[in-house]
This record gives sequence, C-alpha cells and structure tokens, in this order.
Amino acid sequence: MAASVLERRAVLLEAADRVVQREGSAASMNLIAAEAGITKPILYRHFGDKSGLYRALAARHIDELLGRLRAALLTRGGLAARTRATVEAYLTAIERSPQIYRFLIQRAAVEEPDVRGEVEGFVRRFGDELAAGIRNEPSLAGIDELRATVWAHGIAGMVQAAGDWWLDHPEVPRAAVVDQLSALLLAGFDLD
Amino acid sequence: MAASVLERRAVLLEAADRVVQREGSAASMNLIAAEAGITKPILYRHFGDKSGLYRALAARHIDELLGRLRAALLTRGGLAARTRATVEAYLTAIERSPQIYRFLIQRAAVEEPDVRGEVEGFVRRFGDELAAGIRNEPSLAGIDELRATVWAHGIAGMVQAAGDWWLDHPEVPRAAVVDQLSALLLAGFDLD
DNA sequence: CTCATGGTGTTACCGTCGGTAACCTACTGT
DNA sequence: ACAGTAGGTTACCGACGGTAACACCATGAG
Repeated sequence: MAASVLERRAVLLEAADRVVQREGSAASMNLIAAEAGITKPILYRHFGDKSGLYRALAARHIDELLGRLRAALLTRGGLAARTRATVEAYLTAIERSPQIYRFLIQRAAVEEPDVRGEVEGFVRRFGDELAAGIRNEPSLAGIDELRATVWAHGIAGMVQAAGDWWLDHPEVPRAAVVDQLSALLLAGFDLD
Repeated sequence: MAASVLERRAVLLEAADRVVQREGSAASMNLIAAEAGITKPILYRHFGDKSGLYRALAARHIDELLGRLRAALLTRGGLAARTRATVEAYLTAIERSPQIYRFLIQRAAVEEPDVRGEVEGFVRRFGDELAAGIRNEPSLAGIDELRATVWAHGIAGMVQAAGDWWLDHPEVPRAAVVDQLSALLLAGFDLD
C-alpha cells in the first residue's frame, strides 16, 4: 500500500522513542536501528540525518504538549483559572515523562545554533503559543504587542525553569508550585 | 615556579575561550589544543576530560556574571529599582557575548543528566543566587521559604528565555525588554 | 662526568559516533 | 525467463573523545 511508508516511519519513531526513554542522551543511531530491528542506512533513508530523526521525534511530543496547553488556555472561569490551568498542564506533562522532557530541552539547546529559525526550540514554541493566548485573553484586551510577546517568552521560560527545579524536588507537591507561579504571574511581588 | 601550573591552566582556558567564541559548539579538544599551541594529551592532563575543561571554562564566566547579579541585587532605591537592575544586568551580559552565553546554556543542558547536583546548571545557579536575594529583600520580609525558591528559579528562567528571544530580535531595545519583564514581576498581569 | 629522575611534550593508536557507497536479494510486471 | 526496482545489509570513511607509550631535557647526586 502507498501509506506504508508513513506507517513505517511511525513504527521507527516509536522505536526511537523507546530508546530515548531508556538510554537518555546515549541514544545513538545504531541503538535506535537495533531497537527497530533494522540497520542504520534505513533510518537515514527515512529521516535524512540524526537531526531529522530527532526533529520528527520532538515534533510529535511538542505537538501533543502544545495541544494540551492550547486547551488549558481556553479554560473557562477567568484569567486566574486559565493561568493556573496552563501552568498545571505544563508541569503535569513534564512530570509524566521527564526523560522525554529532558530530551526536548537538550535538543532545543543543541539544535538551535545551526538551524535557528527553521526549527524553533521547545520553549520558543511554547512562548509563541502563549503569546497568541495572551493576545486573545479577554481580560487583557488591547495589550501592547511587544508586551504580549516578551511576557509570553518570559513566562514560558519561567514555567520551564521552575519545572526543571521541581523535578529535582519531588517532595514539593505540584499544586504548591502551581500556586506560587500563578500568584507571581497574577499579582507580581505583592504578597498576599 | 610552583604557581606556573595555575598560570598555565589560565592560559589554556583563555585559548579555549577564544576557540569557543570563534567556533561555537564546534570547539573540539583538538582545535583548542592547536589554538594553545600544544596537543591534546596536555589538555587532558590539566582538565581530566572535556567536561572538566568545559566546567572550568563555564565556572569562570558564571562567576563573573553572578558577581554582577549580586551587585545588582543590592541596588539602592527600592524593590522596583533592584528588579530592573538585576534584569538589566543579565540582559547586558548576554548581549555582550552571546556566543559565550549560548555555550553556557548548552553545557547546562547537556551536562546535567550525568553529574546532576555536582555541577549545577547555569540557570540553576542564577536561581539559587536570586533565591538568596529575594529572602534578603527588605520589602518582601518574612516571605515564605518555598515561595522564594520557586519564584527565584522561575524568574531566572523567565529572564533567560526572554533574553534568548531578544537575541533574535535585536530591533527591540534592551530597555523595552527590561520594562516589560520588570512590570510583570512587580505587578503581574495588571495592566498599567 | 655520569646517570637516575621527573616534568613536558609528542606520536600513534583505540573504540565509537554520524554518515555513506556499494552491493545483494527478492518480488513485480511484461 | 528476464529487467527493473524496493528494501535491506555489509563494509567503509573521517572526526571525535580519550589514552598508552615513547622522546626530550633539565636537574641534582654520586
């Protein structure tokens, strides 16, 4: 069948996914090929090079995460509820599969130098999405364009860094992190 | 003389620095050795392995940047002034030598998996420093410990990500970015 | 003067990685 | 029966990080 090349691609990506989850950054093309039961050149035929494979792998997870974030950005109940939901969606995602999350962060850092622009980094795409969300936010209607953009990318990095810290402090409940970040975003340094 | 081993180390680090600035992430041990006018094994005698060299190189820049940030955190004139000064110090540093900044970010991402804890990442150390600054902030006296920590790491990531975005949008003046980020930190989503 | 010693340097090598060229094989349509 | 073409493999390349072994040359002791 004609679609089998796409199916094949999906199968290979799933194999790559397993290797990344298991081996972390030691996932080599040889390992991935072995996991898929084939040899290297086939991987290269499908994905061009390592960066291509990793981009395809990243795209899959990023798209899924962005979907969740988009949904969270539409939460009903006002700005505070939407803020909490979005932060929580992000933290939930990285808590569920930290290995994948680390892979995405690392790729974004290591990939950008060459293909900057073509493939946007992980936090960058989160930031773009957030910028759209902020511009559409009813309670921030008419917000300055630059302000929305800078805020969005800043907030993306904020949630990412706090989440990164939190992964090393599992004794802190997720809700507490969500509380603190949301409070900062909603009211700034003003203490309750 | 006995100190010559340290001087030598410093000379080698400076050579490595030049290569990193020139070659970016393509800085290999061979290139660095050649730049220093020697061969690989000497580098290994001094720094153990590539990670050791990079850690030494990173420590130097991180220490300098953290010094600036510490100073900014002590700016007189109230919370708003200190916030602006700290954000501005960070953005000024990454604007001055973006190549070094990218190197630090990339190393933090690629290094942490193995030696997590021993060598703290770049943004992490910024976060730690900021946490101390927040706890010592007069106008936030008695702030909850967890809140200070989560805020600090979040803010560190926020400034980093916004700075990263800003490096690709040089048409935006630095002061504008500082304005927007400071406003968000001081008052949250409340529009002026 | 000779000779062991230790630091400084080199050459030459190893295993592994990303990536590719060349070949092989088996199924298809004519 | 045979040409063509997917789909696959083996065997290789250059570059990397890292290391072992050896060469040089100063110094101090007998």
